[in-house]
Amino acid sequence: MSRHRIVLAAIDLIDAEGVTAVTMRRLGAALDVEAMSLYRYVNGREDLLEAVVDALVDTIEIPTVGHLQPVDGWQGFLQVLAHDVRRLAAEHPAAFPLIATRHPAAPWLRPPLRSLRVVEGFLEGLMARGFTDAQAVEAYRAFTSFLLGHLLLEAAMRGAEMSPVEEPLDEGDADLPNRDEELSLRDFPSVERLRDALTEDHADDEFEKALEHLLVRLDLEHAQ
Amino acid sequence: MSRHRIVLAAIDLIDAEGVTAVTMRRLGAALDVEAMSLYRYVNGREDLLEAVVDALVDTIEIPTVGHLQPVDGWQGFLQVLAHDVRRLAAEHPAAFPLIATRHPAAPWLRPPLRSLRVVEGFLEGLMARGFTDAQAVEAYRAFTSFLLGHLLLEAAMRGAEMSPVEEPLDEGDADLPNRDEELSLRDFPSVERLRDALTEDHADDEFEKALEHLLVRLDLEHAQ
DNA sequence: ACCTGAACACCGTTCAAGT
DNA sequence: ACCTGAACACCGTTCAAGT
Repeated sequence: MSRHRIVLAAIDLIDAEGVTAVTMRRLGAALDVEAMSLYRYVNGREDLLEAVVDALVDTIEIPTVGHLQPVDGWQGFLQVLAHDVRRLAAEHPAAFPLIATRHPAAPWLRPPLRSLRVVEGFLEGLMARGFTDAQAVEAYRAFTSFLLGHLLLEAAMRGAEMSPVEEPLDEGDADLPNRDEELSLRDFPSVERLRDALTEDHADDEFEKALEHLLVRLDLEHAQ
Repeated sequence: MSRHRIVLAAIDLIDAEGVTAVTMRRLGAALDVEAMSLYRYVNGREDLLEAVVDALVDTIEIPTVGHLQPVDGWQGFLQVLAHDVRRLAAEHPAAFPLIATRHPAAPWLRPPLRSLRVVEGFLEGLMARGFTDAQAVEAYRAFTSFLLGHLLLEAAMRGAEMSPVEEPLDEGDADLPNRDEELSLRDFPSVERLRDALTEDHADDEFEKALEHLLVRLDLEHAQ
């Protein structure tokens, strides 16, 4: 038994059944131990969830010269990093709200880049590629907001909550409106007319396009 | 007693002590009633939280000609709407994570604009100001991602969780690093050097700048 | 050193019973 | 029609006791 094993089991439980399934008792059972044993390694449930967030954020890799062409510059650096954070969100959609909403340990850590290692790598990566201090800090702010908005929305749409795993699936496809929803839709003609367009999943395009645009925006401030 | 009264009391409780303080028993006590009485008006705790989210989103006002100069156009429409959603986040920082992370009832509702009324108003507002169907839908996607990223980050930084209201405030200012944090900061020289810049609160500027830039981006797609 | 049984306070929820 | 007492299953957490 170890703190690390407990955290890994908690992540598995979150991935499989959502955050609400992580109780000390169920987690103990998953590790073939009583709930009280966990308190040797973890300062209660809140501390455990904090450790889960830290472990997940620790899987973010800061792009190195190995991942990049020299010609890519800071744009390539941010592109690769953005996609790695998106990978994290895609691998753990049910855990991402935790990463997004637990309030950071220090005011200079902004979700989802909420570890000193990652922030340090971010700032150094940009400054090594020509950013001033102020530009790097501004880029950090803009980059975290961008990631949070897009990735949390993707996770939420994916039904990340997953709390009611045992939702009593009534007849019919859940994405098809039942009679009640159809009735209310009728009062909102634009939504009704654009329903299909609104329902289409453009997560990939959206992410790429918004990232592209963020880079343009940062370039304007970088050049001046 | 009424469903509405219960929802209002729940919002007060969230604002004062965070979402975790909203238990059926405590909410009942706040209304001078036993917890079981609430089940007459609410289908359990999850349904209650859903109603809280709906009530808060319902306070979003779709800008009308009364709020706007005719010269403002769609940019003014989105500016006013963005600030009204930001007002909501500022008034209920502890509730905003709920708005942000609870998964929407329909796939065409994206947080934080997660009501048919608001989406209808959004789409009609843009189309009345010259957007095509496709442009309005794309704007909806980009606008919601923008709002979510910026407002959730603001709420999180404000210590929105607030779960441990009874945190055992040890000596010293919580924003000043204690000895442990100082020690670990030493291993991250760029963060240490830029600590003050990273800690500064630029939420207003950030929001305005990112909004401005979003409008520029939408203008490019609108014009073409 | 590590795990557990028993206990406590609190929780969501149901339902028969009160008024 | 509306509220409640009692009950059940489950929860986080503590601590003395086991091995």
